[in-house]
Amino acid sequence: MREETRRKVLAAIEALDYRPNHNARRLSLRRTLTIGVIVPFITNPSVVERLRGITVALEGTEYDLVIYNVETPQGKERYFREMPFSERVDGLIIISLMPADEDVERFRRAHVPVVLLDAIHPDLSYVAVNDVEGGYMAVAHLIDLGHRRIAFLGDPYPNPFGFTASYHRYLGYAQALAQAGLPLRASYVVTGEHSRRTAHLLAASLLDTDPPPTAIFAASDTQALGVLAAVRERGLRVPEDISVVGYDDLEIATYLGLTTVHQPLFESGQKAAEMLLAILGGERARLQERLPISLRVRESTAPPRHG
Amino acid sequence: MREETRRKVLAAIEALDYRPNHNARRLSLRRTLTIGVIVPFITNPSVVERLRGITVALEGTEYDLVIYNVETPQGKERYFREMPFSERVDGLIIISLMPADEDVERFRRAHVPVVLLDAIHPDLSYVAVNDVEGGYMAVAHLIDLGHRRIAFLGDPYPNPFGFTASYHRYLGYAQALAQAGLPLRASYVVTGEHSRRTAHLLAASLLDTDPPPTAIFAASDTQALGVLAAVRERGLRVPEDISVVGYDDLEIATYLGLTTVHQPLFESGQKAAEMLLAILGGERARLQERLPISLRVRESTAPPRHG
DNA sequence: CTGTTAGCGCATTCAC
DNA sequence: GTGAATGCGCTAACAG
Repeated sequence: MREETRRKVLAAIEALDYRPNHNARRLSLRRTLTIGVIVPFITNPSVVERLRGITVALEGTEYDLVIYNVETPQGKERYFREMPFSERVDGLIIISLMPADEDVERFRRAHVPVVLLDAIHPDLSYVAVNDVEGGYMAVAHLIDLGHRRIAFLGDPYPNPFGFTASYHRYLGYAQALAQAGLPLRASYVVTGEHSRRTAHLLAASLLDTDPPPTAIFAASDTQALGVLAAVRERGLRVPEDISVVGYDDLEIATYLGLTTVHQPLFESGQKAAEMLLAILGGERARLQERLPISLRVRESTAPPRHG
Repeated sequence: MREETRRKVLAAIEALDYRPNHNARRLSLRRTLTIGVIVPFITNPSVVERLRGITVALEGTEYDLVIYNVETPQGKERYFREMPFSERVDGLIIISLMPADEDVERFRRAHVPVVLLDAIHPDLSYVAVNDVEGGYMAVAHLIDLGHRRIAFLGDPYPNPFGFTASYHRYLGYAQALAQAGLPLRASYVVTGEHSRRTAHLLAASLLDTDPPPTAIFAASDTQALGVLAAVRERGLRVPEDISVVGYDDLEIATYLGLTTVHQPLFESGQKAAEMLLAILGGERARLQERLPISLRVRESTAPPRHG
């Protein structure tokens, strides 16, 4: 092309406000230039923080991010079944939901790269933390303070969504108790659907046990909020009457002075997106990464009243 | 096609696990089958609730939802400029961000239907509430309780994002004061970047004024949280020493017993998505709707001490 | 009603 | 190096 022609074309592009057609480009490239993210309960603050990490990592790339919000087990099933074959995404990030082996097999057959975020599967790439360790840290902290009657409040397991984090945190709880030679009492372990309201109810029942626990480890900050509400409702004080530990370190945890296990939510989203980009860029290996966690001691934990 | 042929084809579809290629379909249809949503600060809980409404309304339709997270004025500019012409979306939902007239003109030229959510422009379709009325309701409630020194805490206006809600709520505040014959004191009006932390600082400065306000109307629940923290920090009590009113009625507001102006966040998202679907389905009219708001009186407001 | 064909607008291959 | 032809896999218009 001559220089003059080139200039004319450029001028025409400008004049006609020409933009390449994305659809044609995608068809020709045999790619969708789109990444899908399957998100359970998008209103959950920890999930949103992860989502934000993903959007930031994808900014400036050629990929768009489409979200699939899951609020029922059926929704999860449907997306797990259809999405890989729908030719709608080049890759998939799945937050907190654990695919069954048959799902993993389906992903493989569909040749759609998948990165798990906040879940672990040996055959898939993932970004996660060690939740057993996190649970252990939280409870070891309480034991160090002198607590001996420590309760656990979390999600049911197994559950239809395949959430595993809460269960792993429970394992860490059990491990810490065992190591300290403390009994694992069934009455101190309560689970229910993940919400502040349910946690409130469950915490109330914990406070009714005899003897009541001197500390409660909630498997998430959201649930810890419910615990705090139940404690307040009884006219009890935190940490004087009872210590509370959460998990996630949401923004609200700082606000409330909640001792909690910090995990890098935003960074986890970023990392997962970067992984997927690497895979879409040709990376063949399974990428599996554990991000570090740490205990944030604030004002909701103290030694138990009677030693 | 003969019945037998039909059956064979169906069998082949099944056997080969055939799925229509989305990209080819889109190119042929000259549609992207995608709706874009421009979201400011996706971690903002009120925004997420709206987003959830959108995802629910889009579920079961042929449209995917792609999100563009905006966290800087430049990001907003870029999306406003590029998105309509990028041939990446069939329609656009814009949350809380106010487009300039030139942006509106560009949307028109690009023939990309736009629905504003939580913003109002005469030339565009929108779903919003009457924030002036909302601000008025909040402050009238305080005046009814006997308050005469009422402060306002909100976002700066104008601001580079084009957020208008806070300003409209301020207008309602001013209107309620005027109607009650109360003075509008400049020292009782403070604004700053929308965050709990900043609101905390601003509230502290309000508490330092002489005489201090007996009530604070925060333009959002997020900011009200900052106010509550500042009050608590001073060793003051809500509502005995000072009343606090928020806006949005986030889930946390119930938890904290915060009196606030309820607006239907989830429904607004649903409605906006339905509007856009209607427009994409051929609706020619500009769709403009105001959703109802209401005051939720809880425990953070009471008559002033010396009132 | 059934079966065939052109065309969507790019990227890529191929001849030049 | 430049420029024309082919194909991506559908939909819709068309002819039979």
